Amino acid sequence: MARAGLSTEKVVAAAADLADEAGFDHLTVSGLARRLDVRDASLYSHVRNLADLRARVAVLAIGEFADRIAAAVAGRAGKDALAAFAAAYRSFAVDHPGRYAATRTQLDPEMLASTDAPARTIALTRALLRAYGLDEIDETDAVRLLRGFFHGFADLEVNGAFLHGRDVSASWDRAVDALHFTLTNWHLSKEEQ
Amino acid sequence: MARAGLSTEKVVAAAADLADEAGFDHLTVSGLARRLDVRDASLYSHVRNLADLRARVAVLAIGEFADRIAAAVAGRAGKDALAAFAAAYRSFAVDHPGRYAATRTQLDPEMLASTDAPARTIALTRALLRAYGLDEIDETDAVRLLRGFFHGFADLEVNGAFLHGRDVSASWDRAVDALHFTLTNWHLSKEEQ
DNA sequence: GCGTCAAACCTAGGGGCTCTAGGTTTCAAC
DNA sequence: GTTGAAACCTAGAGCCCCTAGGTTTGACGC
Repeated sequence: MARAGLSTEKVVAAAADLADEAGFDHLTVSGLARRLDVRDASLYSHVRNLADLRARVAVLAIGEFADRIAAAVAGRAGKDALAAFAAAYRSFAVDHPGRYAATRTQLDPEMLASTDAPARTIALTRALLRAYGLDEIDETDAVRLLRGFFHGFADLEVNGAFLHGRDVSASWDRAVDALHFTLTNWHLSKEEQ
Repeated sequence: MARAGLSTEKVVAAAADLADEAGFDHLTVSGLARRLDVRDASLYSHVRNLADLRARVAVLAIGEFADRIAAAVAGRAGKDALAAFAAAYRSFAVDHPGRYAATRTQLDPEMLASTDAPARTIALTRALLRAYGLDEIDETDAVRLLRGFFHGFADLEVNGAFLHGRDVSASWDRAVDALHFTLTNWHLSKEEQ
């Protein structure tokens, strides 16, 4: 019989594609085995178990995500960079919903140590914000504002939560404008109580 | 043998509590049966199947969510209302992660028809924004900005994605200030290209 | 060409989950 | 007390995860 010639990388790559099609939480060992035309048990020589498979998909996805963001912001600054970052973020989530969902899983320390992508993503985000001249605490708050909006909007969009007729891309662009405005005038919005 | 005296409502309520403890996607019929000290099969006289159980939990959760928001904004206006809305949103997600996850499922039309909570939530959000004097399109964009941020931040917080030492509540408050500022100056952030 | 050995793949089977079919028990109302 | 519906049960099929242990393939050295 012809064998598939699998390796851990090929299995994980196929799993990522399957996750994009079926959803990350519908990623199953048996479904993946079917797609690779192999018995379930065969996959366990490439991957420890389902949790391991999911974690590996997450590492792959986080790396691809960081690469996309890095490519998008390269050579840009200020609002240009913010818009490029935002567009790359959203398109990754929309084009690769399974991988995007995978990026949100909490990795165990062992897996986390195998990649620098999370740190790279954070560094890219902070680099983006440097143009707005915030101190460390304000910058952290701003990072959380951006991450919150980007993630929330993308997640809602992917899950079909926007029902109003208004063009979703237009709302996204408008929000990015609003966020740029907020960042530019960050100190003006501060409220003492 | 003593019987549990279950009904669909009791089953669904127990399922919601279980979801809050174990996570909405770890909600299982057999786990729920264990908790209710009943055989799996017994639950199928109260609920059609797992998908039906999940949908009913979603309807319950969306209703409770809308009630919380409504109670929070009652009698408030302007920034006060925004802050109350935001606090109610976040605390619901943090206190009831399983129910909150349930609110994000897409209901089939039949289930959707059994509740007015989604419409109520949208109405509350739009009422909140009325203070900022936006037209329909701008208001829709603003709703999406708010929903995106609220959902994304809460989701990231619940899933432990904020690792920086900065107090999470402080970041939330700061972001709410920033959003209020953005809404107040909505037209100023508009960029023509 | 032939043995060797690791990697790739397999069958068999246990345990958990969902769900159906069909039977039994409880309880309230007559 | 009988009756009928609601609540609950056992039994079992099908799918999924995973392990144990065995077989096949293919590259490499002799």
